[in-house]
Amino acid sequence: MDVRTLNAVTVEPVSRHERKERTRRALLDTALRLFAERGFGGVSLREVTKQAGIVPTAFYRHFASMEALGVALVDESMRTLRGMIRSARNDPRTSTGIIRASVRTLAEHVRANEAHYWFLIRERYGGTGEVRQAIGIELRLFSRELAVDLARFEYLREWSTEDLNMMADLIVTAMLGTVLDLLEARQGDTEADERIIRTAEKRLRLITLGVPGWRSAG
Amino acid sequence: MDVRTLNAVTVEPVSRHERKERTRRALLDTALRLFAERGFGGVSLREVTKQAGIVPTAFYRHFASMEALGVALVDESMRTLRGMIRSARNDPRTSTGIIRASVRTLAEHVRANEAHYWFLIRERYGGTGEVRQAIGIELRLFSRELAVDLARFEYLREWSTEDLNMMADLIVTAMLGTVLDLLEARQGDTEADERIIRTAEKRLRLITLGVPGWRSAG
DNA sequence: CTATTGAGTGTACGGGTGTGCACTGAATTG
DNA sequence: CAATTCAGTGCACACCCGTACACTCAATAG
Repeated sequence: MDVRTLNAVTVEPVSRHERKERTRRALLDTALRLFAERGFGGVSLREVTKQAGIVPTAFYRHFASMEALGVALVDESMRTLRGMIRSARNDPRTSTGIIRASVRTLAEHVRANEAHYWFLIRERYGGTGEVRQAIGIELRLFSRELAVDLARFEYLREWSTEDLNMMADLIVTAMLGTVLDLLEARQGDTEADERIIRTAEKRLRLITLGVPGWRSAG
Repeated sequence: MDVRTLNAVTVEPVSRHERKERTRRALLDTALRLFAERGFGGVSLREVTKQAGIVPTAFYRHFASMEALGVALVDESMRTLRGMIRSARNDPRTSTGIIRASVRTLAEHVRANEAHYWFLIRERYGGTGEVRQAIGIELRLFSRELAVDLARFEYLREWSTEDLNMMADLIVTAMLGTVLDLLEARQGDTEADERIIRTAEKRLRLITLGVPGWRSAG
């Protein structure tokens, strides 16, 4: 296939740089879609390149290996996740209850970025190499950020860092469980979504209810 | 390799049945070990049979497919998990605090059955086919059993089934998180183990602290 | 205008994959 | 005893895998 065919949609000529970037994106998008379906380990370099519209050996013009592509997707997916938290913080619905608004925001973000979340969850637990490790590190970082957010709440003012981290980890773990529930539910089944959201809210409520009675006593 | 060589350890002759059972076990054990290392999707039928000491095509005398073998391992691993709960229930240390004793029991079981737990966690999230589905179903069942256990506690007497299930799910999710932490920590690093156990205890304490203040209000 | 660069091509290779098929030979059956 | 069963063998097949290598030819640089 020749380059003009590949980018046939484009009318005007584009720079070499731009064209390369486009192919790179095609590789990332294709790979993410396939990873979400079959997992990182179940997708071959050949298939990614085929569906992206290039020849296998051209893959190496963009990534040193599939692992490298995977790590790039981890970064991208984590950006999505952080975007979710940012949305949750700025949600005007916050007044109707932080928990309710946060869970709602999470659910919407998951539905809007299913592939990213599938990828993160799949490889966090099921992965093997650098990809899994990268997700582990990023997720720990993410949890630490959440701990900082938590520290601004009334009841949590004087909690130790260790305890805040513990609570943040618990929340992240619970939230990831909710994400998995959402992903496994048939998309468009709003009834199932509502049930999952309600359960997620309850989980968080139960956790936060314990806060006033907490005393560290490690 | 000939049968006498394969079972060279045995002195007396064994029945055909017994020999078949032995090979089946060899397949299961080999596969479990490999799955724990590289995940279900990363292990070929050929490699399992090779390491189990039989020829690839003989595999089909025991399982219809790798999927079928995987499902058999799910059953086996779930039996291990249930054994853990049974141990926790009967733990004489219970007097020193249910949480402390349960987490301790869990940690010991994980260390004694690393491969089973790796397999369950890996495939629960990372898997693709029947295996993943089987684990999902079994884990939900397991969570429901835990809910029944919970119902016997003072404060939880009059909780609705739905709320009990929610709490059980949360506990199972938190516990699976702890299992992953333990598996990822270098085996034999008792200091890391202690830290993980302490955090796990805190998580459970935080959850249970919320119980007295709970009112459903779905 | 000419020379260089580099994204994408096409072929080829050695190696691993699942499984179909005809087989062997010891344990079991009758 | 002879006949049957069946776990395990060995070969063959068609297929997919990653990647080495020499290439083309348009965009860019000088």
